[in-house]
Parts: sequence; C-alpha cells; structure tokens
Amino acid sequence: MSLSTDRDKLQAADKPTLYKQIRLDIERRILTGEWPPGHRIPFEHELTARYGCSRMTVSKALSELAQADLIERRRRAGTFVRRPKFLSAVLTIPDIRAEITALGRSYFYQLTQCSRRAATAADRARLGVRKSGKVIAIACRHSADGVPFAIEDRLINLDAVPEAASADFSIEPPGTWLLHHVPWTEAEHSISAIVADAAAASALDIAVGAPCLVIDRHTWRSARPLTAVRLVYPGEAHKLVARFKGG
Amino acid sequence: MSLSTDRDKLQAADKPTLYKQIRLDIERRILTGEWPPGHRIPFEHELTARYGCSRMTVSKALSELAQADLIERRRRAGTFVRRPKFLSAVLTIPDIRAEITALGRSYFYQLTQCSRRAATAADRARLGVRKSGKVIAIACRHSADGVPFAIEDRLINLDAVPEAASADFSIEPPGTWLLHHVPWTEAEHSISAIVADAAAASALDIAVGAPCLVIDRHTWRSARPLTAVRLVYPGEAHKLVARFKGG
DNA sequence: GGTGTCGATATGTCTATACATATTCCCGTC
DNA sequence: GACGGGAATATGTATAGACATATCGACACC
Repeated sequence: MSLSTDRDKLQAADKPTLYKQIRLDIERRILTGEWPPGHRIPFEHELTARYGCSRMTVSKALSELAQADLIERRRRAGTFVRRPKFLSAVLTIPDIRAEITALGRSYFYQLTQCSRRAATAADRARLGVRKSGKVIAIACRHSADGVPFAIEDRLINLDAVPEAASADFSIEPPGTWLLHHVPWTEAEHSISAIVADAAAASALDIAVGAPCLVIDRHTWRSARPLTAVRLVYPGEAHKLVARFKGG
Repeated sequence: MSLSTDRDKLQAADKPTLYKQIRLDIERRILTGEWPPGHRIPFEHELTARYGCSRMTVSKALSELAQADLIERRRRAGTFVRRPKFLSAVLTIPDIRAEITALGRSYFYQLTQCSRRAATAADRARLGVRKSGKVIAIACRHSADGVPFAIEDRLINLDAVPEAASADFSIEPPGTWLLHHVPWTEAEHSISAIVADAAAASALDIAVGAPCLVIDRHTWRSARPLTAVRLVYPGEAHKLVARFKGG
C-alpha cells in the first residue's frame, strides 16, 4: 500500500521547515473557519500520519500555536481550537526622550520639583506599599522642539530602588534613568481623558478646558512596587498607537 | 570525579519541569542585570553541562526566551541578551457587550443608523481601500445600567466581509457580531482625547466640553481592511487598562 | 444511586543521535 | 593587502523511543 501523506504537498509548496509549515497549515484552517472554535484538532498521532513526520515535530508546531493562544491542549482529551480571543494589542510606550529624538525632534527636559521624603499616607496608597519608607517625588516636563509634549508626576519607591537616591534627575529624566537601570517584571497602564485645569494648561501651554490624555503607570518587580507615574499629554496633539499582528 | 551540576539545586527548589526551570533561571539572570544586554549567554553545550541535561532541553528553554524577545540566537556566533525592550503592555479591548455584562451590569444597545452603500471617497480613505466597493455604515450606542457607555461609528468593508450583509445589526452590536464571525490577523488602535461636541454630549448624556476618550481601531485580515471603528467614551468615567507581566 | 479505584489514552517532557544551515575564521592564492 | 574558498562551530530541525502526568470512563463496591 502506498503511504501518500500531505507532507509532499507541503514540501512542494514552499521551502521553510516542516514544523513551521504544519503550524501555518493548521493556522490557516483555523483562520478560514474550516476548523471553528471548539473543534477538536486531529490527535498528534493522526497528524504524524497526515504529515508523515515524527510526533515531536507536530508537537512543536502545536506547542507554538498553544503559546499563541490559538489552540488549547488538554491531556487525555485532545487539542481544541480556542474561542475567539479578546481583541488585544501590544501597546508600546517608549521612553519619552527616545520617542522624541527618534522623530528627529529636539528634546528638552525641565525638572520642576524633586524631593526626597518619608512616604506619606497618600504616597503609600498611590504606590501600594504598606510599610512606611522613603520615596522620591518628582515633577517634570518634556518638550519637543520647544513645545510642551507631556508633564510627568512621579513617585519612586526608594526601598525597592535604593540606587535612585544617587541619580541626578536634574539632568536625566527619571523615566529614562529607570528604564536603563531598573529591570521590571510587571506594569499596568490606566488610560483616561481629562480636561486641563489651570495648572496643567499653564504647564502644557494649552487652554484651560482643552482635552488631555492621561496615562497612569505602575511598575513592579516581582510584585514589589517600584514607581508610580502620571503622564499628561495634550489630547488632540498626541496619539497612542497600539498594534497587533497575529501569527 | 563527581559530576555535580546545577541541576540538583534547581530540582530541589521547586517542582516544575526542567526546561521551564532553566528558562526561569536564565530569565532571572537577565532581569536582575547579572547578564546585561549584549552579554553572550553560555553556549548550549555549556548549559547542558551546567544543568546536566540534553541539548534539546536547553534548546527548548532558549527557544521560548527567543520567542519572548529576551534573547537573540545567532548561528555560529552564540546567544545574546537583547537590548532592553520598549515598555510595552498588552492592551485588552474586549467586546463592549461582554465587557459590560461581565461586570454584572445590564447591557442596552441602540442602533442609530445603518446603511449599505457604494463606498464614497471618504469611506475608501478611512478604510484604506483603493477600489470602489460596497460598505455598511453603522452608528450605535452602548449603555450600561441605562447610562450611556460609549458611542460607536463604524464602517464595514463588504467586499472583505460579504457575510455581514445578512447580519441583523439592530439586534446584535456589530463589534460582537464581527468578533464572533470574522477572524482577523492585524489590528491597530489609535487612542486620543477630545472634548464632547454637541452631538457627542447629547448621545453620551454629558456636558458639552466634557473630556472623552477616543479609540480609532482598524482591523485587517491578511492586509485586507475589514472594518474601521471609532469609539467615544466619557473620559473620566472610563479607563482602559493595559497590563504587562513578564515571563 | 453515589463513590472510589483503576486502566486506557492523549499530551508533556526528556534523551541520544543525526544531519542541515548559517556564519565566522583562517589560510592560501593572486 | 585583498580576495576566495573551505574548515570549524553554534544553532536549527528532525527522529525514535521512553517514561511522566493528567484525566475520562467504566466497572466494582458500598
């Protein structure tokens, strides 16, 4: 009996490696709806027969699909196409200095306020720490080509980032310094809209009542709060872009 | 000679599988700065000796780290720690109906306008299509517990999504229908802040001049435009949350 | 009927080996 | 010294086989 498998067809199609072709083949069937959500994908031993390869090879393809959340693998039960995933996107928020200079615009940084103090009750609540400790409170402004770009209001948890005590934030923006010196493991962004009050309007050189985009970011390392920052951007001038690419 | 490896140490520490422990161990060294960006990670054959396992096992750990963009692997040269990645987060924007009902609030949907037409020049520009074709234009409003939650203004490219012609958008919100029926591969979100004009204020039951958060989303399948939507939320009432967790 | 145990089964991990492929390095030639 | 070609080497892919682990289902027992 001739053992004709789909492997020949796939190999003929293109050049890349076998496991990648298997991955793409299954991906295609899912994206076109041929295998709808909930559908049970053939067992690994069936796929080895279909593609004429070893179990490790199809397993590698399935592992990557599972990592991408396209399928779900359950022992003893089999492998299933997942319900459509949430609409999600990778929101990239680069360091502001890098963002501005990358656009070829001149960057200007102004430290408005910088103080080191024992954490107040409000500081602890904002950072999410229980014990009392020391913090650095910073307010500053970023400008691009002389035009205010964003204002920043930040707290740094000195107990978690003691080396921040010796950083000079009058020269280097705290976000830039932190990004280059402090590794982090978790971050949370909360995005909202406000209208400028008198202080924000003055700092951003816009009208009182103009719309502003606000990003509140908290950063942790291994569940330990590192810093909390609020960035206020002129609303219509700035856009956050988030992209998602499947595959 | 006794062949003592780090494997015993790792195995003692916890329970999970060996390759995962190797992955976590390397990840830790990178995150703590012990292995800074640009540092060459020991060769696979050195890691097999260090952890006392086969090359396939360390390779699996390295593959996952490479997929997560923490390291870069180059043939003949070795494996290197990557430059610090951008501050990025996964922004999850679920279906609005699901988002509201998940909070235990009652969902109410109102179709304001729905028309099928040949694409105008403005439609084509907004969708990013060149050829003329048919589109569906929809305006609607989402409410939670009777309070306006967001207004939506959407175009659907009927050439790419012909089955949308037979959907009844007076019952099911278009976002929900699309999410359940149309697979997508790329999406782009642009987030900004505006103040409510008279129309938005009336639709959202807020004051003219109140801040609003705006999300413009474009969705493609294999580079083919599917839909373009603008969502306007009352700005201070709603927050978008984006999280990142390393590992 | 409810419960618990046990076997069957599909995925998960790991090994040892082999060959492919990309890239660097070095050496010999012009 | 510049250039070209081949050896050395580190990663990339694939195989067959083995054992681990989770879980569904069936059967036995209370």
